[in-house]
Amino acid sequence: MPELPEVETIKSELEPCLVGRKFEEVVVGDATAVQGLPAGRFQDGLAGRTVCGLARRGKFFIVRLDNKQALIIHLRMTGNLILEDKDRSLPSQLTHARVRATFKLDNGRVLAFIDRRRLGRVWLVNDEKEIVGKLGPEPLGDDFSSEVFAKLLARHRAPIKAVLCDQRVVAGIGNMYADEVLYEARIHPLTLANKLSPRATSRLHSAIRSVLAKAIANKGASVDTYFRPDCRQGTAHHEFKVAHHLHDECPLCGGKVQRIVVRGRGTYFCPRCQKLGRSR
DNA sequence: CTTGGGACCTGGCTGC
DNA sequence: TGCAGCCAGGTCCCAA
Repeated sequence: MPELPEVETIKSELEPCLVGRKFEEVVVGDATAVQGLPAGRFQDGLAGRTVCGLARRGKFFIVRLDNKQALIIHLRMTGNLILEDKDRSLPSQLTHARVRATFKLDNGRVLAFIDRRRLGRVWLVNDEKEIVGKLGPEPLGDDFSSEVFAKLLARHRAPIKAVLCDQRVVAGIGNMYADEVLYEARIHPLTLANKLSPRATSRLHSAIRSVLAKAIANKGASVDTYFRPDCRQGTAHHEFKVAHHLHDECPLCGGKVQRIVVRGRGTYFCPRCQKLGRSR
Protein backbone atom coordinates (compact mmCIF):
# COMPACT_ATOMS: atom_id res chain seq x y z
CA MET A 1 0.00 0.00 0.00
CA PRO A 2 1.77 3.08 -1.22
CA GLU A 3 2.26 5.70 1.47
CA LEU A 4 4.60 8.69 1.49
CA PRO A 5 7.90 6.77 1.13
CA GLU A 6 6.58 4.66 -1.74
CA VAL A 7 5.16 7.63 -3.66
CA GLU A 8 8.37 9.59 -3.04
CA THR A 9 10.38 6.67 -4.46
CA ILE A 10 8.15 6.45 -7.53
CA LYS A 11 8.47 10.18 -8.06
CA SER A 12 12.25 10.27 -7.86
CA GLU A 13 12.68 7.19 -10.04
CA LEU A 14 10.29 8.49 -12.71
CA GLU A 15 11.83 11.96 -12.76
CA PRO A 16 14.65 11.19 -15.26
CA CYS A 17 12.23 9.28 -17.50
CA LEU A 18 9.34 11.77 -17.57
CA VAL A 19 10.60 15.32 -17.18
CA GLY A 20 10.96 17.01 -20.57
CA ARG A 21 9.00 14.26 -22.33
CA LYS A 22 5.74 14.79 -24.18
CA PHE A 23 2.62 12.64 -23.81
CA GLU A 24 2.02 11.31 -27.30
CA GLU A 25 -1.14 9.41 -26.47
CA VAL A 26 -3.09 8.72 -23.30
CA VAL A 27 -5.55 5.84 -23.15
CA VAL A 28 -7.96 5.37 -20.26
CA GLY A 29 -8.74 1.68 -19.83
CA ASP A 30 -11.06 2.13 -16.85
CA ALA A 31 -13.12 5.31 -16.91
CA THR A 32 -13.95 5.07 -13.19
CA ALA A 33 -10.36 6.08 -12.45
CA VAL A 34 -10.83 9.54 -13.90
CA GLN A 35 -12.28 12.11 -11.51
CA GLY A 36 -13.87 15.44 -12.29
CA LEU A 37 -14.17 15.19 -16.07
CA PRO A 38 -15.08 12.63 -18.74
CA ALA A 39 -12.34 10.14 -19.62
CA GLY A 40 -12.26 11.39 -23.20
CA ARG A 41 -11.49 14.93 -22.15
CA PHE A 42 -8.83 13.60 -19.78
CA GLN A 43 -7.15 11.77 -22.68
CA ASP A 44 -7.44 14.71 -25.07
CA GLY A 45 -6.31 17.20 -22.46
CA LEU A 46 -3.08 15.30 -21.83
CA ALA A 47 -2.15 14.43 -25.41
CA GLY A 48 0.58 16.71 -26.68
CA ARG A 49 1.43 18.13 -23.26
CA THR A 50 5.02 18.22 -22.06
CA VAL A 51 6.00 17.24 -18.51
CA CYS A 52 7.87 20.07 -16.86
CA GLY A 53 8.24 18.61 -13.39
CA LEU A 54 7.18 16.00 -10.87
CA ALA A 55 6.12 16.52 -7.29
CA ARG A 56 4.61 14.65 -4.37
CA ARG A 57 2.18 15.94 -1.78
CA GLY A 58 1.27 13.42 0.90
CA LYS A 59 0.40 10.27 -1.02
CA PHE A 60 -0.53 12.19 -4.17
CA PHE A 61 1.78 11.99 -7.18
CA ILE A 62 1.79 15.22 -9.21
CA VAL A 63 2.87 15.64 -12.84
CA ARG A 64 3.19 19.32 -13.72
CA LEU A 65 2.51 20.18 -17.35
CA ASP A 66 3.71 22.91 -19.70
CA ASN A 67 0.27 24.57 -19.79
CA LYS A 68 0.24 24.98 -15.99
CA GLN A 69 -2.25 22.12 -15.58
CA ALA A 70 -1.39 19.13 -13.46
CA LEU A 71 -1.99 15.41 -13.78
CA ILE A 72 -2.53 14.04 -10.28
CA ILE A 73 -2.51 10.33 -9.43
CA HIS A 74 -3.46 8.64 -6.17
CA LEU A 75 -2.52 4.96 -5.98
CA ARG A 76 -4.68 4.14 -2.94
CA MET A 77 -4.19 0.49 -1.97
CA THR A 78 -2.89 -1.43 -4.96
CA GLY A 79 -2.00 1.15 -7.60
CA ASN A 80 1.31 0.97 -9.42
CA LEU A 81 3.05 3.19 -11.94
CA ILE A 82 5.13 0.93 -14.14
CA LEU A 83 7.38 1.90 -17.03
CA GLU A 84 6.73 -0.87 -19.49
CA ASP A 85 9.74 -2.72 -20.86
CA LYS A 86 9.62 -5.43 -23.49
CA ASP A 87 12.70 -7.06 -21.95
CA ARG A 88 11.11 -7.84 -18.64
CA SER A 89 7.75 -9.26 -17.67
CA LEU A 90 5.49 -7.86 -15.00
CA PRO A 91 5.61 -9.37 -11.50
CA SER A 92 2.92 -12.02 -11.06
CA GLN A 93 0.99 -9.77 -8.65
CA LEU A 94 0.44 -7.32 -11.50
CA THR A 95 -0.09 -9.53 -14.51
CA HIS A 96 -3.85 -9.87 -14.06
CA ALA A 97 -4.39 -6.46 -12.51
CA ARG A 98 -6.45 -3.88 -14.32
CA VAL A 99 -4.58 -1.43 -16.54
CA ARG A 100 -6.50 1.72 -15.73
CA ALA A 101 -4.62 4.11 -18.00
CA THR A 102 -1.53 4.19 -20.20
CA PHE A 103 0.60 7.21 -20.97
CA LYS A 104 2.65 6.88 -24.14
CA LEU A 105 5.69 9.14 -24.26
CA ASP A 106 7.31 10.75 -27.30
CA ASN A 107 10.28 8.39 -27.01
CA GLY A 108 8.03 5.34 -27.43
CA ARG A 109 8.06 4.31 -23.79
CA VAL A 110 4.76 3.69 -22.00
CA LEU A 111 3.93 4.50 -18.38
CA ALA A 112 1.11 2.24 -17.16
CA PHE A 113 -1.19 2.85 -14.21
CA ILE A 114 -1.92 -0.69 -13.02
CA ASP A 115 -4.29 -1.19 -10.13
CA ARG A 116 -5.60 -4.56 -8.97
CA ARG A 117 -8.37 -3.30 -6.74
CA ARG A 118 -9.30 -0.28 -8.85
CA LEU A 119 -9.37 2.12 -5.92
CA GLY A 120 -6.79 4.52 -7.39
CA ARG A 121 -7.76 7.84 -8.92
CA VAL A 122 -6.48 10.32 -11.52
CA TRP A 123 -7.27 13.99 -12.04
CA LEU A 124 -6.40 16.62 -14.62
CA VAL A 125 -6.71 20.02 -12.99
CA ASN A 126 -5.87 23.65 -13.61
CA ASP A 127 -4.72 24.14 -10.04
CA GLU A 128 -3.32 21.24 -8.02
CA LYS A 129 -4.59 22.88 -4.83
CA GLU A 130 -8.09 21.73 -5.85
CA ILE A 131 -6.94 18.24 -4.90
CA VAL A 132 -4.14 18.61 -2.37
CA GLY A 133 -5.13 21.94 -0.81
CA LYS A 134 -6.71 20.46 2.30
CA LEU A 135 -3.75 18.28 3.25
CA GLY A 136 -1.82 18.87 6.45
CA PRO A 137 1.89 19.70 6.47
CA GLU A 138 4.52 17.55 4.81
CA PRO A 139 6.09 15.57 7.68
CA LEU A 140 9.59 15.88 6.19
CA GLY A 141 9.19 19.57 5.36
CA ASP A 142 10.98 22.39 7.14
CA ASP A 143 7.71 23.88 8.39
CA PHE A 144 6.73 20.68 10.22
CA SER A 145 8.21 21.57 13.59
CA SER A 146 7.52 19.86 16.89
CA GLU A 147 5.61 22.99 17.96
CA VAL A 148 3.38 22.95 14.88
CA PHE A 149 2.75 19.25 15.45
CA ALA A 150 1.84 19.79 19.11
CA LYS A 151 -0.73 22.41 18.15
CA LEU A 152 -2.30 20.06 15.60
CA LEU A 153 -2.52 17.21 18.12
CA ALA A 154 -4.10 19.43 20.78
CA ARG A 155 -7.17 19.82 18.55
CA HIS A 156 -7.89 16.08 18.47
CA ARG A 157 -9.09 13.72 21.17
CA ALA A 158 -9.25 10.66 18.93
CA PRO A 159 -6.70 7.82 19.28
CA ILE A 160 -3.27 8.97 18.12
CA LYS A 161 -3.17 6.13 15.59
CA ALA A 162 -6.27 7.51 13.87
CA VAL A 163 -5.00 11.09 14.02
CA LEU A 164 -1.65 10.12 12.46
CA CYS A 165 -3.54 8.58 9.53
CA ASP A 166 -5.71 11.70 9.07
CA GLN A 167 -4.28 13.41 5.99
CA ARG A 168 -5.59 16.81 7.13
CA VAL A 169 -3.37 16.62 10.21
CA VAL A 170 -0.16 15.33 8.61
CA ALA A 171 0.09 14.29 4.96
CA GLY A 172 1.41 10.94 3.80
CA ILE A 173 1.25 8.59 6.78
CA GLY A 174 -0.93 5.49 6.40
CA ASN A 175 -1.78 2.47 8.47
CA MET A 176 1.55 0.69 8.19
CA TYR A 177 3.91 3.59 8.88
CA ALA A 178 1.67 4.87 11.67
CA ASP A 179 2.32 1.61 13.53
CA GLU A 180 6.08 1.81 12.98
CA VAL A 181 6.19 5.46 14.03
CA LEU A 182 4.22 4.81 17.25
CA TYR A 183 6.46 1.88 18.12
CA GLU A 184 9.57 3.98 17.52
CA ALA A 185 8.14 6.65 19.85
CA ARG A 186 6.95 4.03 22.44
CA ILE A 187 3.40 5.35 22.35
CA HIS A 188 0.30 3.16 22.65
CA PRO A 189 -1.87 3.55 19.53
CA LEU A 190 -5.01 4.21 21.61
CA THR A 191 -3.51 7.15 23.49
CA LEU A 192 -5.72 10.16 22.87
CA ALA A 193 -3.88 12.68 20.72
CA ASN A 194 -4.54 15.64 23.01
CA LYS A 195 -3.34 13.68 26.05
CA LEU A 196 0.22 13.21 24.81
CA SER A 197 2.80 14.83 27.04
CA PRO A 198 5.18 17.37 25.51
CA ARG A 199 7.99 14.82 25.68
CA ALA A 200 5.90 12.12 24.02
CA THR A 201 4.86 14.59 21.34
CA SER A 202 8.48 15.45 20.71
CA ARG A 203 9.43 11.76 20.50
CA LEU A 204 6.59 11.18 18.08
CA HIS A 205 7.63 14.11 15.93
CA SER A 206 11.16 12.83 15.53
CA ALA A 207 9.95 9.24 15.05
CA ILE A 208 7.77 10.35 12.14
CA ARG A 209 10.73 11.97 10.45
CA SER A 210 13.22 9.18 11.09
CA VAL A 211 10.91 6.30 10.14
CA LEU A 212 9.79 7.98 6.90
CA ALA A 213 13.32 9.09 5.95
CA LYS A 214 14.69 5.57 6.48
CA ALA A 215 11.85 4.06 4.42
CA ILE A 216 12.60 6.45 1.56
CA ALA A 217 16.27 5.51 1.73
CA ASN A 218 15.13 1.88 1.39
CA LYS A 219 12.92 2.71 -1.63
CA GLY A 220 9.64 1.95 0.10
CA ALA A 221 8.05 -1.18 1.54
CA SER A 222 6.92 -3.99 -0.77
CA VAL A 223 4.57 -5.69 1.70
CA ASP A 224 1.73 -6.23 -0.75
CA THR A 225 1.66 -5.20 -4.40
CA TYR A 226 3.99 -2.22 -4.36
CA PHE A 227 6.62 -2.17 -7.08
CA ARG A 228 8.88 0.60 -8.30
CA PRO A 229 8.50 1.83 -11.90
CA ASP A 230 11.15 -0.65 -13.05
CA CYS A 231 9.32 -3.50 -11.22
CA ARG A 232 11.97 -3.81 -8.53
CA GLN A 233 10.80 -4.02 -4.92
CA GLY A 234 11.63 -1.73 -2.04
CA THR A 235 13.28 -3.07 1.12
CA ALA A 236 11.81 -0.80 3.81
CA HIS A 237 9.59 -3.61 5.12
CA HIS A 238 12.70 -5.58 6.11
CA GLU A 239 13.22 -2.99 8.82
CA PHE A 240 9.68 -3.08 10.17
CA LYS A 241 9.55 -3.98 13.84
CA VAL A 242 5.80 -4.35 14.46
CA ALA A 243 3.81 -3.71 11.27
CA HIS A 244 2.65 -7.07 9.94
CA HIS A 245 4.73 -8.82 12.61
CA LEU A 246 1.92 -10.41 14.63
CA HIS A 247 3.27 -12.64 17.44
CA ASP A 248 6.89 -11.90 16.48
CA GLU A 249 9.30 -10.85 19.21
CA CYS A 250 9.70 -7.17 19.99
CA PRO A 251 13.38 -6.43 19.28
CA LEU A 252 13.60 -4.35 22.46
CA CYS A 253 11.87 -6.34 25.17
CA GLY A 254 11.36 -9.75 23.59
CA GLY A 255 7.61 -9.56 24.18
CA LYS A 256 5.14 -10.57 21.52
CA VAL A 257 3.77 -8.10 19.01
CA GLN A 258 0.01 -7.77 19.40
CA ARG A 259 -2.73 -6.77 16.97
CA ILE A 260 -5.77 -4.69 17.86
CA VAL A 261 -8.29 -2.85 15.69
CA VAL A 262 -8.29 0.94 15.89
CA ARG A 263 -10.97 2.77 13.91
CA GLY A 264 -11.50 -0.34 11.81
CA ARG A 265 -7.84 -0.68 10.92
CA GLY A 266 -5.44 -3.45 11.94
CA THR A 267 -2.91 -2.04 14.38
CA TYR A 268 0.32 -3.76 15.48
CA PHE A 269 2.23 -2.75 18.60
CA CYS A 270 4.29 -4.04 21.53
CA PRO A 271 2.12 -3.95 24.67
CA ARG A 272 5.20 -3.91 26.91
CA CYS A 273 7.03 -1.05 25.21
CA GLN A 274 3.93 0.98 24.31
CA LYS A 275 1.85 1.37 27.44
CA LEU A 276 -1.39 3.30 27.70
CA GLY A 277 -1.28 6.39 29.86
CA ARG A 278 2.46 6.49 30.27
CA SER A 279 4.43 9.42 28.97
CA ARG A 280 8.07 9.25 29.83
C1' DC B 1 -15.72 22.16 14.36
C1' DT B 2 -14.63 16.90 15.44
C1' DT B 3 -15.54 11.88 15.61
C1' DG B 4 -16.68 7.42 13.91
C1' DG B 5 -19.04 4.13 10.93
C1' DG B 6 -20.08 2.43 6.27
C1' DA B 7 -19.06 2.11 1.32
C1' DC B 8 -16.06 1.33 -2.36
C1' DC B 9 -12.96 -2.44 -4.61
C1' DT B 10 -10.92 -7.43 -5.54
C1' DG B 11 -7.65 -11.33 -4.57
C1' DG B 12 -6.55 -14.34 -1.01
C1' DC B 13 -7.77 -16.70 2.89
C1' DT B 14 -10.98 -19.24 6.25
C1' DG B 15 -14.21 -22.49 7.42
C1' DC B 16 -17.95 -25.44 6.43
C1' DT C 1 -12.49 -30.14 -3.63
C1' DG C 2 -15.82 -26.24 -3.81
C1' DC C 3 -17.50 -22.12 -2.57
C1' DA C 4 -19.69 -18.40 0.30
C1' DG C 5 -18.21 -14.92 3.02
C1' DC C 6 -14.79 -12.24 5.30
C1' DC C 7 -10.70 -9.32 5.33
C1' DA C 8 -7.11 -5.93 3.87
C1' DG C 9 -6.97 -0.11 4.07
C1' DG C 10 -7.09 5.13 1.74
C1' DT C 11 -10.48 8.17 1.10
C1' DC C 12 -15.06 10.04 0.72
C1' DC C 13 -19.66 10.58 2.51
C1' DC C 14 -22.73 10.90 6.06
C1' DA C 15 -24.79 11.29 10.76
C1' DA C 16 -24.25 12.66 15.49
